[in-house]
Amino acid sequence: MMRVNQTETAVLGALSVAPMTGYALREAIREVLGHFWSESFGQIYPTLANLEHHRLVTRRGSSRPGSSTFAITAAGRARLTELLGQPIQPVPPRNGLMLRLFFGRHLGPEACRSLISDARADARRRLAQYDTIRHQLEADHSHQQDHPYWLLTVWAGEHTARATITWADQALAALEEMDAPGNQRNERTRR
Amino acid sequence: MMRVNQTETAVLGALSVAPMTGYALREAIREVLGHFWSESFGQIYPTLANLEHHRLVTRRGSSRPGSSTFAITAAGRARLTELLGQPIQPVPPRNGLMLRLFFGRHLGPEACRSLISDARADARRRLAQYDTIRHQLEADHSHQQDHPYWLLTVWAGEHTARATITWADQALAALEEMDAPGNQRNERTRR
DNA sequence: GGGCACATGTAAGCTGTTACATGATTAA
DNA sequence: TTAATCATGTAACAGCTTACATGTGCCC
Repeated sequence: MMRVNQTETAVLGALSVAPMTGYALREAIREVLGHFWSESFGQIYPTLANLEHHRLVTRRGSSRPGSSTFAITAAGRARLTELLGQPIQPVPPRNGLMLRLFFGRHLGPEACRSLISDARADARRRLAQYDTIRHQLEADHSHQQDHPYWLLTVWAGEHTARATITWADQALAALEEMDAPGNQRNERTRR
Repeated sequence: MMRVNQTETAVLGALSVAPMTGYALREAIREVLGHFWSESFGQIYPTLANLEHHRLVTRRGSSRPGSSTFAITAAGRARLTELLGQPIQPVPPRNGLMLRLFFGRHLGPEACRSLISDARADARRRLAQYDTIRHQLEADHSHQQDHPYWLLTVWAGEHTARATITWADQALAALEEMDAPGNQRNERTRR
C-alpha cells in the first residue's frame, strides 16, 4: 500500500516556515499545529536524520546539543509540495466520547450529562484559543503569504468548536427531558 | 500508564445490544459505529478470545465457523459499565486536510479549493446518511431504551457535517478572493 | 463445480508513544 | 550547586492494519 510517512510532511512543512532545532520543531508542532496534528520526539528525530540523509534538510552547526539548526533545502521544498499533493490518508475514527454516549444506557443520563458538559467546556476553551491565535496572526506581519492558509485552519477549528457547543446544548436538553418530572414516566433509576 | 484497551469497550458494547458472531460484530461496528469508531479483524478476534477467557462473553455453539455466536454475560455488562466510566483516552489529532491547508502556500489556491470542495462533498454525503439513519431509528422499535443515546451521536455527526459545509463555503469564498485581487475577477478554471 | 458471502483465526510488520540515557546552558 | 529548560537521540513496546491461511454453506 506504500503509505506515505506523514511525519515527513509535517516536519518539512514546519521547516519551510523557519529553520529550527529538533526540540523547537516539536514545540512548534505542538503549539501551532497542535489543534489538528501531533508528533512525538520518537518520530521527529529519526525523520530529521532521514531527511538530512536525503539532503532535504541541512544541519547547521555540529550535532552537539544546543547548537544545530535544521533548515529546508530547495529539494526539500520540492519534496514538500509533492507530499502535500498526495491523497489524504484517512485516519480510522476513534471518538471515545461518542463511543461512551452510544452505549450511554449503561452509564445513565447523569454520567452522560457530565461527559457532554466536559466536551462543551473543552470546546469553549478551544474557541477562546482560536480567538487569541487570530489576533496573533493579525499582529504578525512576518509570514504574510502564509496567513490566508493559516486562517483557513483557524476557521475550521472555530466552526467545529461552535458545532460542538450547539450540539452539547441540544444533547443536554434532550437528556434533561429524559428524566424530567414533566412526564412522570420513569422516575426510577436516578441518583 | 496502563492504557485501557478500547476495543474491549466497543466489542462488549456491541454485544450488549445483541449476541452475534465475530464476523457480524465487525460488520456492526463498521456500519453502525462507523462514523466515530473502527475496529479490524486483527483486533476483534483476539479481544473476543480474551473476553471469553475472562467469562465476560460466552460462545454458543462450537468454534466451528458459521455456528458460534458470542453473547455478553452479567459480568460482561458490569465490566462494560466500568469501562465506559473510565476517562476518555484522548486520541492525538492527525487531520490530513488541515495539514495540507496549513502549508497550502506550497500547493496553491487551486489545489486547496479542490481539497475543500472534496471535504464539502463528503460532509454532504454524511449528512444524507445521518438522515437515513435517523429514519431507520424512528422506524425501529426493538431497542427503545438505547434510542435516545444513539440519537445523540447522530446529532453530533449532523452538527459536525453542517459545520464542515459552512466552513468550506467560507474558505472557498476566501480563496476565490485571493486570486481575484481588487474587483477584476479572473474567470479561469472554476468548477 | 465455481464463485461468493460467511466465518475464524494468525503472523508480519508498520506507526507511533513512552521511557530512558546523556549532556549543555542558564537562572535561582 | 542545584534545578529547570533546552537539546539529541535510542530502545522497548503497544496498538493496529494487512495479508494470509483455512474452512463452511449456499446459490446459480
